[in-house]
Parts: sequence; C-alpha cells; structure tokens
Amino acid sequence: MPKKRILPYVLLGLINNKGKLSGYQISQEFKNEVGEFWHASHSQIYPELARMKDDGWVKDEDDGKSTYYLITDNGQQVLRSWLEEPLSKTGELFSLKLYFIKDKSDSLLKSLIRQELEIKLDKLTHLKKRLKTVFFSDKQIEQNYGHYLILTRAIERETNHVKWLRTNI
Amino acid sequence: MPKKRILPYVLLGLINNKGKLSGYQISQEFKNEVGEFWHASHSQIYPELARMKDDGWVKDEDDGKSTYYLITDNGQQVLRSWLEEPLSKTGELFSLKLYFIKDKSDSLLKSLIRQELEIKLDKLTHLKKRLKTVFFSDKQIEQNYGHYLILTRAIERETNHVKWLRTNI
DNA sequence: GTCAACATGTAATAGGTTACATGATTAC
DNA sequence: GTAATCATGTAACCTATTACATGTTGAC
Repeated sequence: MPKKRILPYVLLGLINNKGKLSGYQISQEFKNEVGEFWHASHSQIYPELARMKDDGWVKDEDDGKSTYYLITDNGQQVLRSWLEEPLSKTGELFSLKLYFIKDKSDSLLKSLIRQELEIKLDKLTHLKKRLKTVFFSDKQIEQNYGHYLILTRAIERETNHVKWLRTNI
Repeated sequence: MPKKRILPYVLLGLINNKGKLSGYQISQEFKNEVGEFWHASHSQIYPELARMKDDGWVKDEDDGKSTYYLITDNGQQVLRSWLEEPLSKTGELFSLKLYFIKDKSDSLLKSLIRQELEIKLDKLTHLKKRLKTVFFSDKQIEQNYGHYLILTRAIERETNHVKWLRTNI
C-alpha cells in the first residue's frame, strides 16, 4: 500500500481550528506549535488547497486580497474519520491529532490518550529490555556512552510521558 | 544552499560505533534506538555505501557472504567534523550525534549538551510566552483544548529535558 | 521611494519509499 | 521441500524543498 498522506488532513485540521485561513496564513501557522509535528512550504500548500477544493473538502471565499478556505460538511467528516483512525505504533500522530481537537469533552480526546498510553507502555517495556540486554556490563556503557545516555534518557522521557497521559485520562 | 544530507554521516557513525557493518546489518540497526532519530531503507543504504567507498570514507571487506564496510582514517575525519558542526535550532540532531559518541570523556559530549541546553532554554522561554499570549483566558483554553494540552505538555517536556541536560553537563 | 512583509503560483531537483528482481542460507 | 530470513541491487514513483517568478500593501 502507498504511504498515507498526512498533509491534506493537517490543512483541514488547521482550517477547522481557525474557522478560515488563507494559504499564506497556513504557511505562517507552521511557525507555531503545530510546526513541531508537521511542516509544509507554500509551494505544497497552494496546490493542495486547490485539490481539496476540487474534492469538496473546503470552499473558498475571496475578499480581493486573499483567498480564504473554509471547511465544508464533507470536509468535517473527512477530518473526523482521519482523527478516528487508530494511532499506529510508528506514526507519531498523537500530538498532531490532539492539536486538532477543540472540545475538552470530545470523547476522542480520552480515546487518543488511551491509545497513546498503550503504545508508550509497550515502548517503555521494550526500552527497559534493551537497556538490560545492550548494557549488561560497565564495559558496554564505557564503550558506547552516547548510546547509553540516549537510551536512559529515552526511558526517563517515556516514563514522564506515561505519567502525564495517566493524569489526563 | 541545498539541504544538508544526513544519511552518509549516519551510516559513517553506525559503522564507526560497531567497527564493521554490512548494508543488511545497517538496515537492521534502524530497528534499534537509532531508528528513533533516523531511518533509511535498504534501497538507499546500498548505493550510499558505494558512493562513500568511492569517496574514500569507508573501505569494504568481503567474506563471500556479506560485504562489510569499515571506516577509513579519512572517514573518521569526515565524521568528526560533522559531529563538531554546531547544532542548528531546527536540526534536532542532538540525540543522533550523541548516539555516535563512544567515549564518556570526549569533550564533544559536554559541548553538545551545552549547545542543546542553550537551544532548549530559548525554546522554553518561547513556549511560556506563547502560553501566555494564546491562552490568556479560560475561554481560549476551552475552545482549543487540544492545543492547550500539547502546549502545556511541551513546556513540561522541555523543562524535564533541561533538567536532565543540566545534570549531565 | 524603497524595503519588508503579504500573497500566490510553477518548475526543477533532491530525497526517500515502494515495487520489482534475484539468489543463498537456515530452520522446521 | 518450503517458508522465513539473509543479502543485495535497480526502477518507478511520490513528496517535499529550493529556486524561479510576479504583483501588492504597509511602514519609514
């Protein structure tokens, strides 16, 4: 299967978050928090918006200065079903999807956190196993100190993340 | 300027860490910790190794079953000067470079941690400012709850990271 | 008036993935 | 013997970046 494209959903999510956005404004949005999880240059954004309009995901509204894009009912459904797709272990889409959830009481919020928790608990188990098997002696630590640091740091980081997920479930 | 290629340095770093590796073994390595920071498929690895051999960064050693690659003195220098390039704010190469430092007493270790600390302190300041400006009222939080969560989580995460960097300096 | 920022678009290129191919070895 | 894994390589395709291009608006 071809690799799943994320960009159109990101644009859809951004437009949905803000109500309406121009291509230029979207490119500026990537300088903010969402830029931590996804990025796109204007040369990608404009053609993508045109495609999305063709597909009926968005409609445009021109004020003579900028072309703004608004999400359609169809687009809402498309965004929603993308958000509802289960998180894959490799995808790293948790934060991105979270960013697109506006309402605190949206049931998807808890669902995403639960999914992420399960994935991260597995990962934590795996990392701890790796630490034991790879660094079974002080000699291993000394000879691959950088690797040792990032592995122990990863365990700390994931432990903190799991703790946060648990308090927000 | 064209975007800086990372892949050859990653292959060089992996070969340097392990002594010698075949193309196949390198592709397997990406299933381990280093895969968190970089990935390459075998169709990228084999041609890249051939180029690196042409450039004199590595030499090969065939046992009839696999072709193993070993780093040359030239390759050592190339790897070292890449590791010594200052970290860029956007690059996210800290963990990757750390992974390639074998010796605990290598002065580069402290240097990398110091650089990362500076970058992350700036980022933390920026995130805290964003929190104040974007979420100045409860209404903003309620209407963009996902965004609020990832922003507050990012502040927590970076705070922890800074703490870790400080204890490892 | 000119420099930065706003605003949109296309073309060339690089980087990376999936698919296509092939053959050897090992475990069952 | 046959399925999984080892092992390497190329071709086609897609994505995304940089460069090229152009015009407007607002600040100083």
